[in-house]
Amino acid sequence: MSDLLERLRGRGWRMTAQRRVVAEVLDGDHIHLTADEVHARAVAKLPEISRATVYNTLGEMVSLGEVIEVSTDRRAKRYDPNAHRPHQHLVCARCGAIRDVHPVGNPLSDLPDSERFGFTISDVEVTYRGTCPNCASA
Amino acid sequence: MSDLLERLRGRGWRMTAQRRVVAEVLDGDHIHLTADEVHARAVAKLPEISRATVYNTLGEMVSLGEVIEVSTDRRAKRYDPNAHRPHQHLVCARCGAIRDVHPVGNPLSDLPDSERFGFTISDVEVTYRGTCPNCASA
DNA sequence: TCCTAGAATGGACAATGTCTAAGTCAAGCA
DNA sequence: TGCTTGACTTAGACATTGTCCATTCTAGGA
Repeated sequence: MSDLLERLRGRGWRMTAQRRVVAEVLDGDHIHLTADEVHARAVAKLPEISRATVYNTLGEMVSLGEVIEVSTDRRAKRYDPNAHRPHQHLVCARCGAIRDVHPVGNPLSDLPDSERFGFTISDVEVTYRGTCPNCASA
Repeated sequence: MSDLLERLRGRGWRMTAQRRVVAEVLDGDHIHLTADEVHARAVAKLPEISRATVYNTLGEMVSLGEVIEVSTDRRAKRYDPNAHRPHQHLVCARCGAIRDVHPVGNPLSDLPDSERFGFTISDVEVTYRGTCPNCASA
């Protein structure tokens, strides 16, 4: 059974066929689908699901903190169900492949007070870019 | 005289009124305009400049490495003329204000080999998010 | 079983960015 | 200085991604 689905159910989320399908599509590791990809896969399981519902559902899962929005490329947002282990992303500049990675240390400590301009910092996002082994050997 | 303009001229870039205006608009510190904002400001100086030209020109400046594309929010790309001093960005989650910041150390060294999945990493982008002093006191 | 608040639908709309065909011009050269 | 030419610019159509809204439907409780 889907972890994500379990977690959502546990929050008293009203369960519908559409929401179940979206949650199922998003479950797993190293999953980083765009809204459109989610929609395409959802349609395969439930042909009459609408685009608006997919957007709404993704938006709600993000609000609930069960899914993270990622913008690794400059096009569509991607949705990452791995919201409960802090991680960063490693992106292949050629093929767009994305991996979850776990850097050591706390990137926040690298920013001296003098460089904070009085901001209260709540979050740090790190994106590593490079070439994946596949593309490098091609 | 504009630094950016000087650098572009030095590369034998064919100079036109439109390109000059785009370069002028982009010059300065902590500048992070969207393509649309660049266009709006360019139109103020040269009313007949077209959107396509602004996009083309920005794209070329990015290719030449004289301007950096930044995606701090999930909407439009922003253009940062400060391409020659490595820096990261600090973004206010409420008002969207952006500051250039200079963390100490090299974020690359925080990613162990075991977390690199065979990638050759060429670049690291860090975005700090928080609340700016203005928004915090409001 | 019936009600009702909340969810889903689909289609219009908005924002951002890309492409193309035709016209225009900067810069080198005679 | 005045051609020539290839690069640049233009306007607008088009593409992609995302949002909104009025209507219809339905899950889950009474």
